[in-house]
Amino acid sequence: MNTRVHRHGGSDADLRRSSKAEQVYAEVKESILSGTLQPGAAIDKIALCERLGVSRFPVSTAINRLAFERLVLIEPQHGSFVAKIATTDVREWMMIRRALETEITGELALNLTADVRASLGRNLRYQQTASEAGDRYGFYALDVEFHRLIIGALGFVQAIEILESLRAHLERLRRLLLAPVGRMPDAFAEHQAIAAALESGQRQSARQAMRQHLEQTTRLFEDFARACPDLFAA
Amino acid sequence: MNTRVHRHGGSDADLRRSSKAEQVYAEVKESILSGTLQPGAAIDKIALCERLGVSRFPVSTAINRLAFERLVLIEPQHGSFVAKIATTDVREWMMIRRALETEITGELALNLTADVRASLGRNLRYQQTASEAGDRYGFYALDVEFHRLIIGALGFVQAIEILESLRAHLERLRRLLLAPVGRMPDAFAEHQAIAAALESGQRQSARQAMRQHLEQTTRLFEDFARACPDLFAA
DNA sequence: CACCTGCATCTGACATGCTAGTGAGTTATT
DNA sequence: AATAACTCACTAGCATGTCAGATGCAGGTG
Repeated sequence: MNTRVHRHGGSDADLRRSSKAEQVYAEVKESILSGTLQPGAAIDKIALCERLGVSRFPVSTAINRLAFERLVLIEPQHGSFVAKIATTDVREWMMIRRALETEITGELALNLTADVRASLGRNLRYQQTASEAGDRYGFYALDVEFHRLIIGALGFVQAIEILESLRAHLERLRRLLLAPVGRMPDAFAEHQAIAAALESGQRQSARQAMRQHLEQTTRLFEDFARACPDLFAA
Repeated sequence: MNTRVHRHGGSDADLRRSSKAEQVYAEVKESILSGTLQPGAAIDKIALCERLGVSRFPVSTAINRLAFERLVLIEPQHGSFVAKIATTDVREWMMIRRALETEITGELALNLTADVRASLGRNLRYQQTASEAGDRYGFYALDVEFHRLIIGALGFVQAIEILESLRAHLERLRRLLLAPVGRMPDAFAEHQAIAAALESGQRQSARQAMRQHLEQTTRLFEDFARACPDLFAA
């Protein structure tokens, strides 16, 4: 079931267009990501049915989909549970992200359009403002957008999907643990380096710039993971 | 829903363990991959139900899962169709594969165990035999195993899943178009170079070796795609 | 003659009752 | 008292019935 993307915001019409299964999916996913449903918690399908006013069918469909994304674990004939996070998972998520974003950045260096260039420039200016103002949340949003601009520039739909799925996992981790630490100046500098490498049109240096940035981020997340071992599986 | 892997072959017990939805999933997937169900073909769910002796529920579940993997396209209230292949998809599949396998190979160069080393060596010896004997299918199987050995060595479960999903798509393409061309000697040489780079323990050269190999393969697949444009979507 | 509308008939989405397997609490036995 | 077997409540999987939306064709209209 492909997500029907409606770019014109979430009106009532959208809600009616999107299937109930998708609404349940979005609802539960948000609960997991926000930490309302903690890792390991059992998911009471029947309660969900009543709360959302739907039957078990769309709920099952949604839970299946979340299981596919590894956000929930289904134990047949026993129950469905919010997936625990394994410390090794964090390493793997960042490895995959590093691999894909590095490769895409390299490709983009060879195919940089004026549009993308302008968007990146604008985004970086805002980043500078946010960084100087100490606006963590604003900067975080811009950070996410910066990466999205790069990975979306070449229209790689499946890669985007994979990366968004990874971002969901990492987002959950981030929200579970703590607000982002003040790495803004460093992150900003690294983003600038990436943009500069992209402008240079050199594949290799673009890859390297993205790689270095993501290796820093990897360390950050691994520190996160070490900071709060309760939530993790063996 | 995670695939329950039973390594001890497909006995009756396995069939009973695996859900009906999974059986349908496997059946339909094989039909798509083998080309029995051509790209764009409509999937008659009811006929499937009758042929496999199950109700519509497991069929829907299975089709949903295949839609998630982009092997089928569900048009709500209209029908389910075998996904067509877009020429841009091929580029993207290989881009993702290149990204992941390159990164993993680099990591593996830093953590090569004696076990993996031995397996790779054994596999390469068989490759030589197959290559010299001109055994295309044997060589192809060894080729697949060679890559699986590398990507499986570090236990990155999600990366494996992504790559296996990609391999399914590429496999479909390969089977739809033609038997593998005789690139065996070249492929064998490239495989040897990868193994040698892994032995050297140098991340950078391991990455480079895998990258060069996959860039060759990319060209091969793109030639495939050009060879038979009928099956492709706009 | 082109176009628009209404109907027949597909299809997927959804609701609901039923089946079977699991695990935990309880009881019986040693 | 400790352990083993048993019962029961609960869950996911499955079957079947129902509903609404989409398509295609026929016939009517401008």
